[in-house]
Amino acid sequence: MKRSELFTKTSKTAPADEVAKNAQLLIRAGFVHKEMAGVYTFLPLGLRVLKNICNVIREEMNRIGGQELRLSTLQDAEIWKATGRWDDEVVDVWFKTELKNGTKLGLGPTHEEPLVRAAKPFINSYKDLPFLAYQIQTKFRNETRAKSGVMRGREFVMKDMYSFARTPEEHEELYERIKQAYYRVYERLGIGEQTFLTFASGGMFSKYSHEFQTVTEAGEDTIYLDRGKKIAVNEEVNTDEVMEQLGLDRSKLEEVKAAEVGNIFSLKDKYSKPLGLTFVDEKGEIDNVLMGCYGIGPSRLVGVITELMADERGLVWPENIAPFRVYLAQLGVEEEVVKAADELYENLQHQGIEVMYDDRDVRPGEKFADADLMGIPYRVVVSAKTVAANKFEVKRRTESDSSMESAESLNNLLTAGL
RNA sequence: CGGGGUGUAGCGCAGCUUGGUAGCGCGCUGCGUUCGGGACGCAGAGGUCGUGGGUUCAAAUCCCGCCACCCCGACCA
Repeated sequence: MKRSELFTKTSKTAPADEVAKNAQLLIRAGFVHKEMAGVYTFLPLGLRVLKNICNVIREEMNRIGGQELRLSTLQDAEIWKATGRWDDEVVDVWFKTELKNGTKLGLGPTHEEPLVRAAKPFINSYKDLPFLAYQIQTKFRNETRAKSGVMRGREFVMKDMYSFARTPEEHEELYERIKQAYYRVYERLGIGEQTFLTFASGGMFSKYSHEFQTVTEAGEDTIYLDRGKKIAVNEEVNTDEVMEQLGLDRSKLEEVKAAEVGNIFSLKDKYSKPLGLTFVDEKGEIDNVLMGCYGIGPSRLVGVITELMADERGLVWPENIAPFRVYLAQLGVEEEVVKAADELYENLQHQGIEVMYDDRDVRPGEKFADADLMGIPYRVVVSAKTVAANKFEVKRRTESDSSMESAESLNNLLTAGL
């Protein structure tokens, strides 16, 4: 895309009411716009990142057999009453509304109930199980206090997967398969090194759960980490019982701040039973389906990755999720420079490399500053100097030195890993 | 939800104490000079001073209510 056609702009200053680094940088770079507290609009650049994150997650969920669907946002109170979760005393984050005729509705904060009801007509026999279903959808939670920029909103994007199994053993197998897929997701998103499986409270779902926690000062949770074993314990379940169960030595644990980037739960028959999701087994007997639920917040990940990677010059995106792979800066408006830059832009695009082509007639410093602020992995400069040398100047976002590359070496560099 | 703070141009801020009809920087428009790390000059455009009420000859400024936003805490299925 040509920079001159992008409708958003960058800014040297961040809004005074944003304290969180992720929101400040994402707003300055034109990736998001704050609509109200805890509610952010994803602008073109931010949406590209969000979509890239979603696609990584989608690929990993599909790889393990997940079937993508889309449940409704508007929720019927009746099925939630059946599980006891319509009551504001039980689930206090509901946004509730109603139809013109007075029928009560809610905006989905999670989706166990509707999925169970939607699956019920199709699940009769043990032959219909197991299966995994997931969606990537906007969730609504009426948090009493939104904070930390896009990391804790009232409206956010969530990937929620649900597993349906016949036996505890089968459930465990699915649970483990999904856990491994989660590891691959974080690895591909570039935060694998800092992300740890964490033993945590099960909240309203179960006694315990597993979280995936990314170590960052911007995180809202405190976890106790055993780096050697690569596991951690959330402070909310930092008990002797848990220590023993996990074989951890409290004196060897490191206390760190972390952001929850995933949470997986074993639900057993907690929702299948009240909603009547049963199947007939091989012996002809009726059993409850055993469920699990598995969440990842893509919009929160945008914030977490920002917090983790950004430096003093701005955003830094891992190559897998950057809005563009290359920031092409054309320096000067001489005919041969424009021609060389236009040609490179066309060539890169033909190879499927996404390019932000800064074709504006502005000073070099502004282009460099924008390339850095936006966090694009590679900056390629075309100027009178590079044209004269018949080369291109390349610099990685994370490095300070640039190099002169021939058309061929540039091509090899940029297509590596694609 | 408890405590604290802040609302003035798209963004960052000053003005408020001591009432007299709004200003600076960035950004934006035009012209010119510049051109490898957010240039400079000249000329411009842009504001219901969050909102409603009150006091006053006169309110951005003083008083009261409300709303929004931020921070700390509680909460976080």
